Amino acid sequence: MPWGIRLAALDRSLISRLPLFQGLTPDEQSEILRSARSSRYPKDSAIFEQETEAHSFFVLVAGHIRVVRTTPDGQQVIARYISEGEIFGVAAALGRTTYPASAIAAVDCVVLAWANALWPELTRRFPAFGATTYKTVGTRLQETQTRVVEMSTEQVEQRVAHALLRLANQTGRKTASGIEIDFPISRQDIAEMTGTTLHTVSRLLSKWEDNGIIVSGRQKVTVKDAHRLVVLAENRDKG
Amino acid sequence: MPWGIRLAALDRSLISRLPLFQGLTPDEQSEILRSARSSRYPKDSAIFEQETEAHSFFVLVAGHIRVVRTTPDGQQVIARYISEGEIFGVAAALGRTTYPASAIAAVDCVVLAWANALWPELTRRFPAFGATTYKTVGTRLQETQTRVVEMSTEQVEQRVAHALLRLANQTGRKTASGIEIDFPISRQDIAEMTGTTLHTVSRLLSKWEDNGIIVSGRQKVTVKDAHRLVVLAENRDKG
DNA sequence: CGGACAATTTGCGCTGGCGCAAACTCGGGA
DNA sequence: TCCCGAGTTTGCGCCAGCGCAAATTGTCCG
Repeated sequence: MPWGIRLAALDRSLISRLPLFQGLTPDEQSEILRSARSSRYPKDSAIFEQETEAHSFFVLVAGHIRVVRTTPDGQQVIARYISEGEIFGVAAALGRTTYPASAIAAVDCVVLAWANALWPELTRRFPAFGATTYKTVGTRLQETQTRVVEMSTEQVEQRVAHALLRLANQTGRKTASGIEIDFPISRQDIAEMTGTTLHTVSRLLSKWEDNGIIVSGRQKVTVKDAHRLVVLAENRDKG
Repeated sequence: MPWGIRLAALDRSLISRLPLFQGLTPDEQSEILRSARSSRYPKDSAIFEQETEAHSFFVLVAGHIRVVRTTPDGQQVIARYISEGEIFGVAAALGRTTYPASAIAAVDCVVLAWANALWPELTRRFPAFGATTYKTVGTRLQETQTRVVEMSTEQVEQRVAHALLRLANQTGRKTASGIEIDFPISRQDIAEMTGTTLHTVSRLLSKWEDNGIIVSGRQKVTVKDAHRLVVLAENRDKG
């Protein structure tokens, strides 16, 4: 449950730097913001749940969100992570009435939400807003297809290496010892991103740590030698 | 290569029955059609190729199209099949400048094409056209994610069963002996849809044929007992 | 500061499905 | 009609990665 609060005065600076709102004038940004509702979600709470009626779409202002699909028999697959500034839960824009997955706060999050009913008007009045959203959707479709290709053609080791590299690129934070993934991520999470088991992920990370490619701890991974990880990821065993 | 022909008079009846053009008046349909170019593509020819500049988007008027992604080392994965009436190659609508996959005619095809430059105007003047397209995109994103989930959680046998059921539902033709997939599809094709090898697919189909669940021939599969195939597809081994 | 739980590591045995190879068969073109 | 090549079938051996189980290590909370 969010400890939902309608912030007294949403600051335009919250969103003005986001790609989604580029190409809009300050006045337009303020206006869009006025129709938004802001909420905080504590770590591990759900912003929305799979199969439930889609009432809103969202922008992540701060934090990290895990998008999870659960199978009828309870197995979970992580569809993607949402980073700061991204739009998500855009079921409305794609003509769906329910959310196809759940969105879970990986850390405490701040989120803006708009009622789906506002979507048509927003896109009509601010075409750039719709175009950017659809561009994001296009990117996600392509990324998802890339994942299908990886799962079809790569070994587990390559898939896990690819996943780590992607996380490091998208959400990595430079530290003294390397690029650290800046939200808590477990072996189980990585397994659910790559279609393997936490045991296999653990074995791989242990090996890589021995080789000095990464350092890792409890729910934490730091990539020390991205280059060697790339080599592993692209290893052409099965040509 | 298409033996491209600009048909003298495109008949509105070509498209009036398609969901994509529902909600448009006959006049509007005719007008949209006027800005289209029609081409025929013989079996196995490419409508467009992966990574090439996206110049147009398309509607399949007749035939079946295979959408294929090829990896740097030459392995192929079938992203989906396009059936009559579907829109495809909508890179423009999603802000991409190149096609993320190749589209290959699985049989002789008839295709309508519009220059990407027309997209903004078409969606502006015919909002229902854009909405339907984005709904299709949403469906495909969800289907692709479902495929990721299947590849993460199911055994090969279940995945192949699911793939056959999907093909039977989407493009099946009722015959005396069952539901026949009405375009040529090889064991290799099925393998590329499910992330396995043609050998494994062949073994599974042989077994199913022995069990009377399907009958199959060269580039041909007919589902005789869909119900038992569903049981195989949903088999909860790993619960 | 101590307990309890969650996350991680690691060993061991097994097997689903792949790689390789060879035989076979259908269908279409000369 | 015959031949050729693409598509298919099937046997065999192997191994990547899983399932199971148990030990170990952090971390948070009282």
